[in-house]
Amino acid sequence: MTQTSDTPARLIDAATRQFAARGYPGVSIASVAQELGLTKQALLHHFGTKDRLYEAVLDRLGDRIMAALGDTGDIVKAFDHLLDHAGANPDDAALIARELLDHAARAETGRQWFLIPFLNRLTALARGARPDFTDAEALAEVYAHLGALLTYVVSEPTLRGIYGKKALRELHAALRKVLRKQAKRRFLAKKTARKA
Amino acid sequence: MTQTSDTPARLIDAATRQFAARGYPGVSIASVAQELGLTKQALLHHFGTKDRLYEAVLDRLGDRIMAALGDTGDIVKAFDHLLDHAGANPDDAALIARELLDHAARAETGRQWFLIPFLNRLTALARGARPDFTDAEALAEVYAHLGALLTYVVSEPTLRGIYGKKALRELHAALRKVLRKQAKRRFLAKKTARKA
DNA sequence: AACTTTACGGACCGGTCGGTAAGCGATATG
DNA sequence: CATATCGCTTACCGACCGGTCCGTAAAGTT
Repeated sequence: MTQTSDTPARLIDAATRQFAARGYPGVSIASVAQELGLTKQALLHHFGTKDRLYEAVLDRLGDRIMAALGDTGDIVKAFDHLLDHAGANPDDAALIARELLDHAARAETGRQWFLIPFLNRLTALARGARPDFTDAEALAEVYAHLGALLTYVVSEPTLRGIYGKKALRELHAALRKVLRKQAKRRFLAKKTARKA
Repeated sequence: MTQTSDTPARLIDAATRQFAARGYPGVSIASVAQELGLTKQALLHHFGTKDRLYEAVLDRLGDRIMAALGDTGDIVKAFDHLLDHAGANPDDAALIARELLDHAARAETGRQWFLIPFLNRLTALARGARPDFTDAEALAEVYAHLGALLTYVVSEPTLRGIYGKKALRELHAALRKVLRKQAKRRFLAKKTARKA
């Protein structure tokens, strides 16, 4: 019995960090296993292949970001939660950004992409708040907002290296304000009550 | 003499495509050389190391995106040009997105990062259009807009795979409209003349 | 004609990649 | 007490990685 130590879950945690930091080709299964003091064969014992390890990482990521949206019907609040989550879990943001870059090139596994329910949920919320939107318009607004949020969170380490810690704090505060203001302007319907 | 065929430039072109598609660790110098029917030794003859090949790719990328901004003083036009450039050169957008993800982790080479002049130019344009902005506010607005633009262009292939060609055309049109409207709202000063 | 330089290709290096095979100690079960 | 399963290790494997060494054909230089 493994008792308390849940090796697979800990391997997924380590893999999440490393895939987020260096991308799929930049990570070796040996380096993931080494983070727990194991050999790569121990990892292969649990996941079979590197691909299946990556799938497990994305599965858990999908659960986390759906949970991060919360069960609110308010898209502005949902984006608020998402920004908090991304700030607290920059690895999740990086993994999503890498998936947007790489997913199209990866082979078809037959399974549904983990971001689809996430995007569907957001566009549904957007259409709920703004019934005047077409599907394409709702997705466009969602995507523009998501892109701004994602890109910023993802490049924070890079920007910190360039502008320094103090300037980054100011930028961080300014960006948060921009995103909140923008979310309200985007999704709070003009023709419907603003207090809803 | 090599006469007309400029092998180094053609290698940089091939490397640009491959690095954009698969990232630095996902590309082998052999596969880049093979695209021109050469061996990796030919590539190493011209660039010495894989790192220096990548630097050459970023150098040319930096030149292209600065040129894409044009010499206009109008930031809305500059972003317009940028969107056109990114649409026509999706590899450039992908490389920038990958750099935002990976640059912080790469070793310090002592040289200035290729995106710094680009960001400085945009923030200067933003402050020119909106003197009421602080530096941090200008950079935040620039970054939010750039992030939305970049993320969309980068994920177009992925989204096409998900939503299909027809829905993507609608999304593309809607996104363009969103970005243009947003650029005007962001950067056209309220207190200054709107016709400028 | 002698020499140098440029632009490659072939062979090879040590190291790392993902993955397989076999075995070992601890625990659980019959 | 025999045996099976779990979690893991050591020992490998072939393929590929970036990079070096060396040769060589062609062009330019003197």
